Amino acid sequence: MSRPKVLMAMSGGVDSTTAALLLQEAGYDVIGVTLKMFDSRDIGLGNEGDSSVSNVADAKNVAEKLGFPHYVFDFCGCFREHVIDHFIAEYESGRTPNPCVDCNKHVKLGQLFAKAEELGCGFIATGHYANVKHNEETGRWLLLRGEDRQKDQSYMLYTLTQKQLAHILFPLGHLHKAQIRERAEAEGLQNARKPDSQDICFVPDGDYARVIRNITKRAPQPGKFIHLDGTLLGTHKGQLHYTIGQRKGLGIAYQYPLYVIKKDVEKNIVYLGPQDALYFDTLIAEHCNLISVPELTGPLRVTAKPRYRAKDVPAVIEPMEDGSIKVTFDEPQRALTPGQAVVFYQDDVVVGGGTIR
RNA sequence: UGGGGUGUAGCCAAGUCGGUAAGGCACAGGACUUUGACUCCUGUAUGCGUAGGUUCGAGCCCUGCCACCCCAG
Repeated sequence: MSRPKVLMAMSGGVDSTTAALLLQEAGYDVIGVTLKMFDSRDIGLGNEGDSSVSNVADAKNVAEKLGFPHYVFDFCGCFREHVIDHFIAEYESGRTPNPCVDCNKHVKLGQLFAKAEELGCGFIATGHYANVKHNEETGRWLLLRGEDRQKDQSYMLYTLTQKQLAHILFPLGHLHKAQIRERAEAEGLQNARKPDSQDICFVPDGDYARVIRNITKRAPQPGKFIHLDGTLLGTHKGQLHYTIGQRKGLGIAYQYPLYVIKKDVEKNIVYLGPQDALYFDTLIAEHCNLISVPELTGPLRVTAKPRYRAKDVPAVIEPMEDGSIKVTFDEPQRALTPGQAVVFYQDDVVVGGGTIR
């Protein structure tokens, strides 16, 4: 009987590298693949922040050392369309996108599954901290939180479908970050101490507004900062520079800290106010995907996570006529932001999720 | 040129019976982080409108001047 073939997404980082090692130990026939998402020059960054070359080299070296094939797939077109262009459109319409969710859905997972099929691989695998389980009773595949709660990335994966879950592996799901580094170290992997990735991959210095400007060639239009009480406070640099709940970088000195409460894109006004004004107890989630249940037929008690790095909190979700989901939190939540993902859980199981309207 | 008031870091603002410059905002750096944010830590006035005086010692007391605000004209 031949060993199962798996297409392992390798970023060149310590996580995916170690994951590949673990798969091989578990008896899989591993094919490593590094995805090329963008070319720095195409998004106006010149050569700065272009770490893709060294990342590919790192991945290739590991593959060679462990003795399995490694390929590079060019997904630039797909990434540009589904991640970067969407990212820009969202910001320009006053929302705050989460590009990592989109990337996972359309590129890392979507495109990779297609490639796996072409190459005759029964599975794909990634270095995400999450787990997959099959529920024999309901017959449904479940997505669960990663064992390492500090690194759990199930939030980023709520778009996974039943079909995809049946064919995806997360070798790191039951491990902790520290164990992975130890293992990589013991194995003599060259990237054992490579720092964790952070920030948006195509925005190396965190200045996303600059990247948007470079790509669109459009200069942000300054507008007014207005206090909720109507007071004119100053001038902003363009609404896309701000997100709901933001405090830093406003440049306005006031008696107390000011936060971005809401934005009016039409009038190009950014409204500021006190922290208290940021709390609301309901939201509407659109473009939803359900995982643990086939559909939502009535109110369901869950815990909901309205933001990455936020703790999921008690809430009730219920279906709306247009297919979206209404989320009502037991306690008001801070800065519920349109464009961000909200993910529902029951214990460690991901019920589903959507985008905050 | 009558009366009253104010003048402390970029902004707001504490400074008691004189004893050796709180705090908040903003900003900078760092931590955290596969999104944007939030949060946390650290830093930022040899000087208190200005010139003198009294004191061992003055932002706080005294005098002159300057600036701004209000009321009355």
